[in-house]
Amino acid sequence: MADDELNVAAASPSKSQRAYHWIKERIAGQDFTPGYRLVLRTIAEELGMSVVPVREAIRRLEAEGLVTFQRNVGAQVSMVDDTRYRASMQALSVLESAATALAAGHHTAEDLRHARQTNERMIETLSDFDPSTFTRLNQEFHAALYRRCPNARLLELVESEWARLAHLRESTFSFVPGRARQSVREHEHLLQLVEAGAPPAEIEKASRHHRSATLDAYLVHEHPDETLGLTAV
Amino acid sequence: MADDELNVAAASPSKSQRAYHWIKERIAGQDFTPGYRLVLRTIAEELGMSVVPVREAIRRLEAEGLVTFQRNVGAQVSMVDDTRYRASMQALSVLESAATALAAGHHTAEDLRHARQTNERMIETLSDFDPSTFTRLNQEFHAALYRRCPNARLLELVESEWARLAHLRESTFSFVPGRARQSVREHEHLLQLVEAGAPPAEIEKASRHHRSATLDAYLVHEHPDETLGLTAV
DNA sequence: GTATCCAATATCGTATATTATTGGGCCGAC
DNA sequence: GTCGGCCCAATAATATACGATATTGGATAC
Repeated sequence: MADDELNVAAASPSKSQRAYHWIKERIAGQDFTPGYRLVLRTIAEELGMSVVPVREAIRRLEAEGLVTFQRNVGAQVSMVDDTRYRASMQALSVLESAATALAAGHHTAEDLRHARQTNERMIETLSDFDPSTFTRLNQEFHAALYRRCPNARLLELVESEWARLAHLRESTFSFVPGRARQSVREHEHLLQLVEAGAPPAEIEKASRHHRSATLDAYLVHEHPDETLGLTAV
Repeated sequence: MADDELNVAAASPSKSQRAYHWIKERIAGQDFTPGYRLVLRTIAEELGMSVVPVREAIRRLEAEGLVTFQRNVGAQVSMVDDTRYRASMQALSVLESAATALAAGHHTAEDLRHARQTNERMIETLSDFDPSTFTRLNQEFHAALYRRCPNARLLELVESEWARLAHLRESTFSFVPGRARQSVREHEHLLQLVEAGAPPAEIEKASRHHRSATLDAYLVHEHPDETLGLTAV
């Protein structure tokens, strides 16, 4: 996504790209929920283009895992069962924790201020229970911490994994109201580590622990060795 | 890749998929080196199909990062500068180390035997200096250790990252002959940890250390905090 | 000799048309 | 009444065609 903007600047994005972003938005915005069938001609007509660019867009989304293709049948928004969801969360944990650890030392004062402010807004949101806003702020908080990671590839992977989980966002926190309160406390801890200039290893450990706790909060792990923690217990 | 086979069984893969695999093979096999320009019509003619399926294949490869598209100009095999190479290696380190750690306890005796045998064949190869074979065996050794990772998503990401680095394989070890000898020693150590049923955290640490040492061997790091090690120093 | 502009060409981007495949409904046989 | 095969509608997969855009090489002016 960042690529596109860099490559072609503002020079009229191709139809294929417009279709890509349009569909992606729709998936992220829960208009197209998992299992929704993406009919090429329908989408093409809606966007006022032919099916070819739409096919390309869907192919790209397929490669990113948001869409599943079935030969001669069509495309649909990827179904996500419990196993896949956990797998993606674990992958995100591994990737984002590493990115956050590597970002340490590259943050500006503004970054940290923004992170803190975001977390404080999350605390405010706790009373009027609004999962949607809370989730958005949560994503923003995490992004503030990993964004300065100097490894561009890791950043790409983290963003991609977030997108993969995007169409499940709503459900992430709505199940466990009590968990939200603990989550912001963990954010506070993580933020303090970063501010204090803690060693990357420690930051990574804390980040993984946070993710692990989040997932554990509403999923029973039948295989304890598959825990998100890895190095973090 | 594994998906395809599962989905459509042996039912005549689509032209688009044939093109995808064909191009990917060519890139992995160094027929198409970084910077090589992929002309749609040329490839289409060579494969006896029209340009549309080829476009789709290239789009998919673009999403995977093997190919770079430039609007109204065309596609070329991705150029990889030093920064990107290091970034990918670091991402691979993070992903594969996690996968390997999670695979612990899921290995069969056969898996470990195969890994050991592969490493022994690497030792034999040390005398007759053959980077190509050595690299292939190296990849096989690592695959044997992470393959049983129960997290399918992590596996996908690891494989994808390997593919991304595939067209640079030859260069990976050819620069530092002396490094190869140390590499097999580290393999031995890693293998012993796995066999002894060491805790995942320890395996992950060792795996990262191995990657870190490999990269350090021939790259000068201007930013020490970007080291591959993270938790492993 | 070098820089700039323009035209020719190669190649892409998209639309339209054609073919192939699938899935469901209908009908007949048992 | 149910099972199995056949036919048709919907849709994807591919081919072809045309318009749009960037790159090039050469000619001209300085």
